[in-house]
Amino acid sequence: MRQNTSVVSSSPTPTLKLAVVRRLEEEIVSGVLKPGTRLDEAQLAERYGLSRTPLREALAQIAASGLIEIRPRSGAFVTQLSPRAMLECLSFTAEVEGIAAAWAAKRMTLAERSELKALQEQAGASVKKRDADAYFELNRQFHEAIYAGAHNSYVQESARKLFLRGAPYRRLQLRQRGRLATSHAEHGAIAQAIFAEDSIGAADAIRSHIMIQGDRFLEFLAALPEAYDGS
Amino acid sequence: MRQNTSVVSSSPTPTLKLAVVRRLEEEIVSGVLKPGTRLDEAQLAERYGLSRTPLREALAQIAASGLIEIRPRSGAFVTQLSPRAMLECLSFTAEVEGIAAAWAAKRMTLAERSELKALQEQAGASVKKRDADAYFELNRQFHEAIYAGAHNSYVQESARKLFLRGAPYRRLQLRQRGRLATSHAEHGAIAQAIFAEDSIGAADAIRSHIMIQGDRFLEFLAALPEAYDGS
DNA sequence: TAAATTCATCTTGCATACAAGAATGGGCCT
DNA sequence: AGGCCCATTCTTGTATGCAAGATGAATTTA
Repeated sequence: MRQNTSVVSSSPTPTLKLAVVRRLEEEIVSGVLKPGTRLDEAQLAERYGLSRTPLREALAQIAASGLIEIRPRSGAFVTQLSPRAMLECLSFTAEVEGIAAAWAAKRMTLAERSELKALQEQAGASVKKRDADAYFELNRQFHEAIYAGAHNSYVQESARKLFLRGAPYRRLQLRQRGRLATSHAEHGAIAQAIFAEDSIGAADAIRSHIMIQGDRFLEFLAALPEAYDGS
Repeated sequence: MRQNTSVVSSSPTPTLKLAVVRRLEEEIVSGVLKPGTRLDEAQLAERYGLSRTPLREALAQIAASGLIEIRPRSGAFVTQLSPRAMLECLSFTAEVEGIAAAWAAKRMTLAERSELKALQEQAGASVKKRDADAYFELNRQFHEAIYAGAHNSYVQESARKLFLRGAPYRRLQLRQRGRLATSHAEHGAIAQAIFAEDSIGAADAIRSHIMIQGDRFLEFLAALPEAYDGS
C-alpha cells in the first residue's frame, strides 16, 4: 500500500511526479504562483501531500521547459522575464508559430479546419460576453489547434512550451481594454489565411499577432512598473 | 562530508545531478549509448558512483529535452527516431536554424564573424586530413556559433536541443564517402551569406544544408536496415 | 555608527530503505 | 505438446534521514 494516502488529483495518474508537474504548471500559468516566487520544496510537498522526492523530480522537469529556474543549493523560482527577455521570447515564439501556421495552412485536414472555425466562433461568443477567462482558454485552444494542424510533433511541442512560458504574462494582458476584440479579429485573419491554404499569409498574420503582444506588453509594463518586471 | 566519495568528473560541479546530465548526454551523442538502449537506474548509479536519487533527477531533466524517453513504471530509453520522426525532426530543425542564421546574418558582431570564419578554416583543415571526429566537433561549433550570433537565447537554446537530438545519427552520417567535403562546402555558402548580411540567403542555405541530411539519412538507412531504425 | 565576522538555523542535495507494479519463468491444465 | 496462470524476482516509485552549503541575525570591532 502507498505509504502516504493523500491524493494530489481526483483522477489517478501513473506517477505522483506527473500530477505535480501538471498542477504546478497550471498554478504558474494561471497566476496563482507569480513570476519570481520562491518554491519551497518542503512547503509544496506538504501542500500536495507527498514527499520531497517526487516533488524535486517534478521541479527538475518543469525547469527543463523554462517555466521555473533552479539555482543550485539556492532553490527553485518561477521564471521572471525581464522586458528584454520577454521581447526575445516573443520574437522567437512569433517565428515558431509562423512555421506552425504555414504548415497548418497546407496540411490541416477538413475536420481540423472546421474545428478551428468552431473554436473561433466560440471565442467570438466569449468576446461578446466580455468573458476574459473563457477567452483565455479558447485562445489557448485556437493556438493549440494550429500547432496540431502543422502535423509535426516537434513544432507542436516547441510552440506549446513557448506559449506556456508567456502565459503568466498574457493572462494579464487580455484584461486590457479592447484587447479581447482585437485579438479575436487577428485570429480571424489567421484562420482566413489558413482556410485559403495561404501559408505565407498565415505565417505573416500570426507573427504580427504575437509581436503586437510585445508592443502591448511594453505599454502595459510602463503602467505597472514594479509588479512584473524582472529588473 | 559527502557520504559517497566517488567522483563523477575531475572538475568539481555544483551538483552531482548536473554532472550526470552532462555525462549521459555526451555518451548518447557520442554513440556509446545507442538509440533504443534501456537505461537501468541501479546500473548507471553504480557506474557513476552515486545513488539513484540524483540519477533519476538527471534522467527526468534529459527526458524533458527529448534525448531519452521515460515510460512510467517501465524505465528510461535512449530515444529512437523512426524514419518519419527523423524527417519531422529535421524539418523543424531546418526552420529553426534558418531563423538563427537569418538573425545571425544581421546581428553578428565583427568578432563573432571572424570567429565563424576561423572555425570554417579549421574545419577545412580537418576535411583535408579526413579527420571525421575533428570535423564532427568543428561542425558542432560552427552551428553553435550561428546560434550564439542570433543574439536570442531562446533560438539558441531551441536550436541547441534540436541539434543534440539529431547528433547520434549525424555522427554516423559524416562517415559517408565525400560527405565531409560536401558539408564543408555547404557551410561555406552559409558563412558567405552571413558575411554579406544576406539573411534570406543564409536561411535558405542552412535550411537546405539540414534537409540534405534528411535525404542522405534515408539513403543511409536503406543500406543499414536494422541497426538504427525505430520500427 | 557602520561594517565585518561569526554563529545558529534553515533549505537543499544526496543516500538509504521500503513498497507497489512489471517482467519472467516454471508449473499446471487442457 | 502447447498455452495459460500463478508465483518469484527485479525495477521503478516514493518516503525518510542525514550532511553540507546558504541565509540571516546578533555581536564584536574598527
